[in-house]
Formats: sequence, structure tokens, C-alpha cells
Amino acid sequence: MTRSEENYLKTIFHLGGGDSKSISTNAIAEQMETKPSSVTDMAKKLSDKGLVDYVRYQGVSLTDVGVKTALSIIRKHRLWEVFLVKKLDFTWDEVHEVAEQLEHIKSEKLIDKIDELLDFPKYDPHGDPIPTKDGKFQERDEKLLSEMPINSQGVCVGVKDSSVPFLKFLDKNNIALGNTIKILDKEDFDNSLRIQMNGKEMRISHQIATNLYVKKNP
Amino acid sequence: MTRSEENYLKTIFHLGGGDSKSISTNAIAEQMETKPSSVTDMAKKLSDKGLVDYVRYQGVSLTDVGVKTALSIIRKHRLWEVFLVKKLDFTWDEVHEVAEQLEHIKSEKLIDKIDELLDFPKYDPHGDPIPTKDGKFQERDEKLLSEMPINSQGVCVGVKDSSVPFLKFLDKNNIALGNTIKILDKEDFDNSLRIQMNGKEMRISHQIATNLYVKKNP
DNA sequence: ATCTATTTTTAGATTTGTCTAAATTTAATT
DNA sequence: AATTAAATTTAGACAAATCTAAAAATAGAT
Ligand SMILES: [Mn+2]
Ligand SMILES: [Mn+2]
Ligand SMILES: [Mn+2]
Ligand SMILES: [Mn+2]
Repeated sequence: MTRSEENYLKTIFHLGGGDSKSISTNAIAEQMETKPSSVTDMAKKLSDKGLVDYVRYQGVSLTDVGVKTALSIIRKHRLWEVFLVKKLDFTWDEVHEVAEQLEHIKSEKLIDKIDELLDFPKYDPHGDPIPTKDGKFQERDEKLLSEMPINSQGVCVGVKDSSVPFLKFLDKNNIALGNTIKILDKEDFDNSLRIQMNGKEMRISHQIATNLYVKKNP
Repeated sequence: MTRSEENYLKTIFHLGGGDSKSISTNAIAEQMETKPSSVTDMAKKLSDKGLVDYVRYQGVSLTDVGVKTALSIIRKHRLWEVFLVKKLDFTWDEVHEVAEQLEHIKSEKLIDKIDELLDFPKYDPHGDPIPTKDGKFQERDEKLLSEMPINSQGVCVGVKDSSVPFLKFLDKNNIALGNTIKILDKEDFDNSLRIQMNGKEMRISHQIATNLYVKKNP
């Protein structure tokens, strides 16, 4: 497996190609910042290797082997991110770029030992679940902050947008995973929210609220 | 810098090209298990980039920038090896292959933090010195076990051959870095040595003795 | 100094991954 | 059903890194 092949599989998975849904050439090209013709070439190669099902003009979806491979790369990516934060004091906005490189290191023992060193974490620094060694995914019962009803309460468990600017914005406003959030009020005009977080009251724009995952308290 | 360029610089350094000594195309090709014609191509490319001095038919040597770059890769390689042994319980015969990959990860912060996590080690698991961030090399006063006089005594500090079979052989015979060794006798016939190590007496072949570095006790 | 064996370079080909531009297919619209 | 717009594929090119085979240069030996 080349690095490029691995990156294609990962992208196809993230676009939903793991559920035997067909992903278009254009969608992959856009996500990977490459050209559709390059995607076509790679689709053929991955198809020859039995990693994707590819029908000309119809897009690609991952085979079982393709899904398994994609998950193993995603597992490595997220474990490395946890390592960087927990063991090397990286901030959550610094880890993705480095993990993009580390995810391609080929050593099963290495990633198993990292997993062990970290005490088998279930989520990465952005709240994304870490697949198990045998490719199981532990989805969490979570919803977007923007979808929570007034007076409900929950814990912030993840970010949908994990871009550097958004993560830095959250840091600046002391919004962190683990914080307890209560919805006090919604403003009809701009869909902004008034919330209570860790005791303090604050206002949050709709854009922010649609990019924060919350686990609702029972 | 591509991964291939980095590997060439490292190899040229290991062959002595850091002391403005010219290294032959063939020597590099042999070391890297590639063809001389490929080395010529790369020599031109590295020369264009100012990393080596290259004279046709005369071989290459590293420029100052080339030395600095090579040392930074060697630094990364050796720090990762220490990390694997100290933090992930790899054995010293398992680390090289993985470090060959990890040394190419591009993140200054990452390697500085690994260095810090390891408490700024001076030597790697095979006793090779780790260059400092600014490219300083702390050579040690050491000699080969085979060159030690009878009745002298020292501490085993490194291996010259760090191949997997040799390292496994050392493990099997309980020879480890840090052990104290006293030369009891030399056999003229086959140059083998009778030594005392950690209290016990044993016999060591010439081939082993020429691949172990010892720091002589004062 | 000339010959010869060895080393080194060149020329041309190959693989991987990418691109542009043109051709084709599909999907949407009349 | 024919036309058009959009998506997708093909064809041909390119850069990086490698190889083989042939040519050129160097160094060693007579
Ligand atoms: Mn990431
Ligand atoms: Mn990647
Ligand atoms: Mn090594
Ligand atoms: Mn390497």
C-alpha cells in the first residue's frame, strides 16, 4: 500500500463510501484537492487491488477489505493525535498535520504499543471515536448543540469542524471538550444561543452551535 | 526535501562524506542497495540544491548545509530509537527498521518534544551518539574490545555491527551495554578472548570482539 | 606510454502519481 | 426525444526515482 492509496481510502471512507454508498469522482477530487482525472486513475488501481468497487461514471465505494484498511489508517491517525496531546503537550489544533504523516508509518507493533501507552483511548482530541484493532467503531449518542432544546443540558464531547481557526476560537472562549453546557435561550432572529457553561453565562452564534457535538444528559 | 534525498545525505554522511572527503558513486550505490547510475542522477540533484559538492567521476562530499541536514536526520533516527526502547518496550534489534520511517516525519516541534520526553539522551540503544539540535556531535573515548590490552578493564558502550542477528546473539549471551568487561587472556591461535563480565568468565570470538565498543576504565 | 579493467556517466525506458485538454457519458431541461 | 450542461473518462504529457545497456573516463599494470 502506498501513501497515496491510503489517503484515497481514508477520504472515500470519510465521504461515506464505507456503507456501500457510491462516492463521485468529483467529490473525492474536491476533498483531496486534486483533479478528477487523477481520481479516475486511482479508482482503477484500487479496484484492481480489490479495495474499492468502481463502475465507470458511477463512482466508487469501499469493499470490505477497503473499509478495514481505511479504518486501520484512521485508527492510527487518531491514536497519534491522542499521543501528541497527552504525551507531548501538543494543542488540539496542532496535531492533525503531524498525524497525517504519522498515520502512514508501517508497524503494527508500534501502533499497538502507542495504544497501550495511552491506556486504550476511545476518542481522539477532537472527540472523534478511535476504531478498535479489529475495526469496530464505537459511535456515541451525540447531537449538535444547535439541535438541543431550550433548558436541556449536556456535555461538550466533540467538534464537527476541526479546522485550526475554529479550534483556536474555542480555546480563546474557554470552550473545551468535557464542559457542561445548558441551553438557556434561543434567539429567533439569528439563531444564536444563550448558554450556561461551567457556571458562566455566554452567547454563542449559530455557526458555532452547528459545529459542536453535545452528549445530552439523562 | 524528499525522503530519497534525505536517505542519500544520511548515507553519504555515514560513509565519511561529512569531512569533505569524496565518496564514490559505487560506495553509495552499494550501501543503499541501488545502482550507480541512480546515484549519479541524485548527485546532480543534490549538487544543484547545494547539499553536496559533486565533481564528475570524482564522487560527492557534503557541503556545510548537507552535513547539517544529514545530522538532523540522524538525530531524529536515534531519538526515535531511544523512544521505542524506553517508552514502548521495543528491543534494540527491532527499532532500526521503524526509525528508518520515523526519521522522515517533518515536525521540528515533534522531535524536540520527544527529546524532552526522553530527558535529552546522549546515546541511542546501540551506543551511537545523538547529535544535538545544533548539530554538535559528542564523540566518546571508546575502543574496540579487540584492541584492549590484557588485564585492562572497561564498560561495554556500543556495537559496531548493529544487525539484527548480532544483536540477538548478544542478548542470548547476556552481553549488554553497561556491562563491565575485564580482559583475562588472548588466544594467539584464533584471537579469541577470555573475559570476565559481571562476575562470570566467558570466551568471546575475535569477530565479536571487533564489533563491541568499550570505554576503558581509568 | 599504452593497454586494460574498473568505475562512472549517459541515453533511453519504466513506474507512480499527477496534470491539461479533448472526448465521452450521464443527467437535466426543454 | 432532442438539446444542453455537468460530470467523468481518455489520451498524452510531465516530474521523481529508478533501472538496463552502452559509452566514456579513470586508474592500475605492463
Ligand atoms: Mn485529524
Ligand atoms: Mn494522510
Ligand atoms: Mn538505527
Ligand atoms: Mn531512512
